[in-house]
Amino acid sequence: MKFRTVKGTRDFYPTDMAIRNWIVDTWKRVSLNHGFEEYDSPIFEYLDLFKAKSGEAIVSELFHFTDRGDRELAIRPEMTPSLARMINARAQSLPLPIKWFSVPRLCRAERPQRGRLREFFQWNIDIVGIDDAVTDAECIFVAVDFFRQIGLTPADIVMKINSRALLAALLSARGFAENRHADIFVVLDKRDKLSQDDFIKSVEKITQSGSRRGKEKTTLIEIGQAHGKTGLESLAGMAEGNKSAERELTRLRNVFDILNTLGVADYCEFDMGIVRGLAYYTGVVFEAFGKAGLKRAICGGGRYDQLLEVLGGPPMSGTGFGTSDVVILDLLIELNHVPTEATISKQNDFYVIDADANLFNEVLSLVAKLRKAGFAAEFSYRRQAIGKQIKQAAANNTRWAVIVGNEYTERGVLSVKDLDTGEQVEIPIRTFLDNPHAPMGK
RNA sequence: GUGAGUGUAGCUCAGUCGGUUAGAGCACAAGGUUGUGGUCCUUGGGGUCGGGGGAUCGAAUCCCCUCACUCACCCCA
Repeated sequence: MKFRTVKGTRDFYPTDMAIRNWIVDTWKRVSLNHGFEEYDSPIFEYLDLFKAKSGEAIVSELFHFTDRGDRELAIRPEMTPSLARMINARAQSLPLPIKWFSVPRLCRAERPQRGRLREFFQWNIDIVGIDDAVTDAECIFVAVDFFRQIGLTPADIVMKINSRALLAALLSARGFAENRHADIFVVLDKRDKLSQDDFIKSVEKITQSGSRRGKEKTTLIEIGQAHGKTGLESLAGMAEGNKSAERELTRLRNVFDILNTLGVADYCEFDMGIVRGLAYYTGVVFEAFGKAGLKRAICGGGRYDQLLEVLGGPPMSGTGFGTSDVVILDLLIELNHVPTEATISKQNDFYVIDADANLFNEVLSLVAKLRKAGFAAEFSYRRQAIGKQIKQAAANNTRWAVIVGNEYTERGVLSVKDLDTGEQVEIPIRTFLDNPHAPMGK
């Protein structure tokens, strides 16, 4: 084959498209159920928009080009800058809070690997304008609800939750200067990727030399390894007496309380190892992980306080998350949870069959009437034996076969056959057309 | 950008020590005689063995180069 899809891109044949639509439709349905409104933006933007958020280094990781008007443009690699641009443009008039979602097609010039391609669809949820634990919890709730909707249980997936604000407060309380926090974040974020020994080595690298070293190391390991209920309690002792740490701990506990009330606590777990590499996160952060096999983060998000401001808007706190169709699909394949074709691909209501080629005009006429009435009706392009036509009907995922035989012209009746049960009834044409679903009692 | 692995039919793969015309299952198509599908039976189409070069009487098989894909690292906006 001379032509193929470009590296990291996919064709969507009807069977693939059915699965993609199933994922995207579920994203949309869940979003709407939770009170979010859909938005979208252009697929390309000024390159400067992405530079403003992520710096010059981002350029090599996105597809960019110069148009005929010498504009430096880039295909969007993420949705957040466009969202910020849209909100900033109407910051004075949009009612708060903003609860928006989108399912953009994105491109990143990365090297493809498991769970990551160069072109993909991403589900984005954001709540902007309110800085409160209830919105942190609501975002997590939405993500977990999606996992529930596609059939994943707490045995399949875990949502790990942390607070960068708590982490920062604890570090400050223990004497780590703020200019060291970023380095510490990086080490903690990699905790689960490293062996215990390598983690300790990494911690040692970022401790100060001299008398404080041992104490710093102990503290960082204690903080960094804290997870689960006991982990959260162990931090309580550490936060005691420090107002800012106590406040952030209360906030995080509040998030867990709300998640419990919302009924999704069994999916959620505190983990100090979730920090997220993105520099702009400031508060509660979270990532979902598959429990078996695919250890990659399935979805991730958190609270950002300065993002809109950085992109020229007013200071506004927001929280949100994103996940991609690629990683979701990989997870589902691994768990053998991909829905069967029959349940998600297109289904015909009727397949109209002639028992004799002379009756073909009646078939066409019937199909036209059924389609006009809003039913999905199909017929064979080839005049052949009834058995062959029924076979085609079944292959086309049809619910009812409508058989037009000599009795159609002689007695004014036709037969409707339920292709799932094999049950078949004969009814007058007029009765059928009055209510095509009636003969089978559905 | 760095490292490793894999390339045989649309898909999953077999192919012995280098030996004649490269195979299976699934999928696809046709048929199984004139009014009933899923099973079954028969038949068929489909291959530059990723590509190029080399050693050999002879290469899917051995050597070199190259390309593509996969996985991991980096990065994850």
